[in-house]
Amino acid sequence: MAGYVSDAVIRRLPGYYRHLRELEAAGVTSISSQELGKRMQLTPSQIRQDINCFGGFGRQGYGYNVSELKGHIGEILGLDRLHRMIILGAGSIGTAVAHYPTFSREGFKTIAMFDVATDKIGTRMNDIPVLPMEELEKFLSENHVDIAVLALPAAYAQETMNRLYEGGVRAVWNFAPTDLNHPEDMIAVNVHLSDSLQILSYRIAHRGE
Amino acid sequence: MAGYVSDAVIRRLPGYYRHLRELEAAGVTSISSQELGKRMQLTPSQIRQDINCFGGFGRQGYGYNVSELKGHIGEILGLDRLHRMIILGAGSIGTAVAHYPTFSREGFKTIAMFDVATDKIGTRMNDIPVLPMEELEKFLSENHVDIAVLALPAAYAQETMNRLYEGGVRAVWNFAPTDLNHPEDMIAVNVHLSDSLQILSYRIAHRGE
DNA sequence: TAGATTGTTAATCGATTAACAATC
DNA sequence: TAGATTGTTAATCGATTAACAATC
Repeated sequence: MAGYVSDAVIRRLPGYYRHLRELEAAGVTSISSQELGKRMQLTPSQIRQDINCFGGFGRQGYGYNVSELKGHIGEILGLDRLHRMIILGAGSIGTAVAHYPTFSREGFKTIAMFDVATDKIGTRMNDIPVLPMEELEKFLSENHVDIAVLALPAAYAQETMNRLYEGGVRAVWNFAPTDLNHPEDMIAVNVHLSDSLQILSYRIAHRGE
Repeated sequence: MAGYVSDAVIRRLPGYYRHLRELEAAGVTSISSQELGKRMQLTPSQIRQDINCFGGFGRQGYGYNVSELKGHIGEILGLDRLHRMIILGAGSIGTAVAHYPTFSREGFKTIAMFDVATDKIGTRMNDIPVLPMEELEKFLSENHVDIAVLALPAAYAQETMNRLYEGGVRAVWNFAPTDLNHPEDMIAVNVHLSDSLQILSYRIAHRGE
């Protein structure tokens, strides 16, 4: 059904999912590309094109069933399966990820955190055990991990990524403010907070140009 | 010098800045679009096009002076000025932003946090005072604020954004997992953490397609 | 049935890449 | 000077928008 799907489309999928969830919660049962477009600031055309990358989920003359479309997009995003996560670094970013409320609802379960700070090791954060960083390899050999969250200083990020790869982890969510070099078969998605703030700064500096 | 600059270019600027900073720290003084392209996974052509949106910062036969180009891009991003920030919400996300190490280096200074939790009000986080949310209007009338960071539950985000707008704030960095409706002259940049994680999930689900 | 709205093809627009003269 | 590399114009590629027949 789905042939090549462009990056541009993939980046919009979570937005669709979010708006459909809000609509569902608001009791809306069906929506047209017209209405959804107004809500999401996209053209109706683009919405129909995007959705039809994955199949004809709509009905002529009616629009899209909100719950049904949300279900389809959730599956496309892989939210119907459980993702076992570990967090590398129990600093403020790692802690924020550990406490983030909606991840578990979407199938992301954090099973351990790792840190080098002796005062954190042995404690629990949001019921997640904090283990010593040196036990990473042992842990990976005994537990299947789908996603590793890199929440440590940039200086340690690359080295830790390498250890994760060696241990069999093939997906990384990176909060360290640096671009990682990774093998072809390792998936990495970056959250560069500084980049995002700098874009805001750019828009302030160039306001109304 | 700079006419219309596309969104695609703007989103790449922080990456240039980051790589140039790393190169500068590594003692590299000059770099060609060829080398920088290899490092950043962009074509040399694209790099030259991007940079020339803002002016001819290079020299034929030589390349670009690393420090000089970093300086130019820093100015373009508005990092040469001070941005006074406040953080709305002293939960784990707000705390992470308050502790983020590199913001101050880039001219972002958090002057206050706001929360409704009585056990947090009156304390300090990374030397930043936590004030009661109800004092927001008073604070805004007495202090100039360039950027407000929304780090509170989605349910309160829109209402708080409206209060900020009323108080004269014109730029918002939004961590709440919802899209805000904002007036034309309000700048909003979103950090949708769930969206980012869902994109990772998509790539895992569709690995090797 | 008539009206509404999709799915899909065609047209347009914009971003990326290629090419090359200018010049350090 | 010869070699390297930029700045910039032209060509290509891909994404968005428009249009409309199909159909609920």
